[in-house]
Amino acid sequence: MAMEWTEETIARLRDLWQQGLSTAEIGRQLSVTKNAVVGKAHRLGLKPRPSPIRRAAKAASAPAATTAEAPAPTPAVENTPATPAAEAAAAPAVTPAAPQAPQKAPAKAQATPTPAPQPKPAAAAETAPAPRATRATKAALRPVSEPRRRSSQSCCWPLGDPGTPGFHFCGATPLPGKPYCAEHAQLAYVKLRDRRDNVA
DNA sequence: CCCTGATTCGC
DNA sequence: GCGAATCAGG
Repeated sequence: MAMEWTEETIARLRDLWQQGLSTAEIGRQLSVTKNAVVGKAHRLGLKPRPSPIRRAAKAASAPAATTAEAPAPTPAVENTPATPAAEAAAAPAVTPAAPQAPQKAPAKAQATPTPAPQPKPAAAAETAPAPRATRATKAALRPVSEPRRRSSQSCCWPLGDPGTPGFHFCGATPLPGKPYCAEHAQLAYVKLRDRRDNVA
């Protein structure tokens, strides 16, 4: 079954994407593969993010070599070096915790009330053998400002198990620029390196 | 080898 | 429309 990209799901995708999380990261939190994330992101039209590669131009030689072609005099050589959310974005000081069972699970309790004040969240967080997320610890980005793209008019924090009849979204009024309400935003933006397969 | 995202193509 | 497979760069 193809992933059901609901408005809420898309809102989450957009939010996390905009936060600068990697596709794999978003995928984990959304319980999809990075491919799904990047694929959907493309179709959604978002995706102005730093690309590590530039994929060789396919040899699809235009059958009809229209003379009125090549309007681009090759201004910039390649990718834009000025990507604000590039490196820093690789590991936001706060990463949305996987919204597993906010009500059931007592959360991680590590939730920091203050969003991203510390440049070095790592160090002490190296207790448990993190399955992954190595580089994810280094950077500490800036507090994302400029809230644009209204998410939805309702908090899209998932409650219950996705796919089950009881599953629903919070529905409360979200914070400006966020897909979650104030309460769930606190749960969502937990410190770092937590979550993974907590969604189960 | 790990990571990253991009594109292609069968479904 | 979806996403695995594949590609490509760091």
